[in-house]
Amino acid sequence: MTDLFPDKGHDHGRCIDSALHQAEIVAEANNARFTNMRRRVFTLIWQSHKAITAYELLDALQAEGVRAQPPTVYRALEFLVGLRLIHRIESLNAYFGCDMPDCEHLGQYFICRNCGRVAEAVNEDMSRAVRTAAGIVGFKIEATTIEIKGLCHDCAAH
Amino acid sequence: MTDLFPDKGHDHGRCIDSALHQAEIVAEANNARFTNMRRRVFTLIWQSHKAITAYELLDALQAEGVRAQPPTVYRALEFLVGLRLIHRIESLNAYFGCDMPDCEHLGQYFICRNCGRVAEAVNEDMSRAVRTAAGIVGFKIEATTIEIKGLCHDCAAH
DNA sequence: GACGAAATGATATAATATAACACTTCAATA
DNA sequence: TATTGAAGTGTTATATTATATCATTTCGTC
Ligand SMILES: [Zn+2]
Ligand SMILES: [Zn+2]
Ligand SMILES: [Zn+2]
Ligand SMILES: [Zn+2]
Repeated sequence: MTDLFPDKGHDHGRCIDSALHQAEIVAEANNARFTNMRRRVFTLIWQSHKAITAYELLDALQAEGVRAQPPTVYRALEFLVGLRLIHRIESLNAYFGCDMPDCEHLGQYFICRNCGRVAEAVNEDMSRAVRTAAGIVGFKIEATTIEIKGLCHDCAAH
Repeated sequence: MTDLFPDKGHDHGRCIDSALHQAEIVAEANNARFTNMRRRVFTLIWQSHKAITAYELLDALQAEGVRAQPPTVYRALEFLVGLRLIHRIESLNAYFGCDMPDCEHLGQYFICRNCGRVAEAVNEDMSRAVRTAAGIVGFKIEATTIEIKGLCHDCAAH
């Protein structure tokens, strides 16, 4: 069993640093401006491995003393989702940081209802099954949402 | 190629009748009351194979002369979702009628962005891939959302 | 430094969803 | 059949999520 979710005692500072570093690269590659506001929102999202809502981000910004309004947050989110630096969990109306923004991947998200963490899987069997099922019924796929809710290994153990 | 989506010229009255009939049976089996309001909402949802939002339902009810408020609609929706007579599309905040409420199935929805129709697939490969992926990472699944957006066969042809 | 495009600020409002309490309906049963 | 208690619905208010619009600022290019 390999746990998708990061170890309890892991050095999360490294997660954040790495995510910021990768984000810079992706933005650069896309000729997109990784502005201050966008970086702030991105960093807030990466404060944990949980999904966070737009208004939680707004509160966090305001707590930092930034005078932000909803559109500011939603714009940053739109930008970050566009570059696939973050993903949106439709069933939670919330966002979390992608830890492999460079690799093209079909999003498959495991969401723990207990600890709130979200982990992303890249599973070729699942991707293939979706493509095959679509092929059989002549459906032209444009986007796929796969959200799996339950208990992560840690939380299931307790 | 077998099209998941109903034929353009199909007799939709039969879809509605059949859905109502099955709903009666499911409600009965669950000792649940398929009240007038619930039947009305259910019937409205089944007016088409598209997904419909809570407020569209509310408007439709009001157009029928029913003095309904949001809670009324949301309660009916909660009831119907609970019995799996309808499903919610998270990425659309909308609902559509299940055409096999009797069989236990993992929801896998194909959503056409052009015609708006939703069709449900029951694909064992997909289900198995999800279960396997979860098993590998020690995740205990409680609910799964699979929403595939794109163009249905008919719409892709034009 | 002037210019135009992109980003952000600011205000208002739309769209989606639920809380709380009053009233009604309905089936069980005393 | 009258009582009663749970389930369902009505009603009002409000919470949560998201976007439209226009003004202002920032920033790279010329
Ligand atoms: Zn971490
Ligand atoms: Zn957990
Ligand atoms: Zn039909
Ligand atoms: Zn279509």
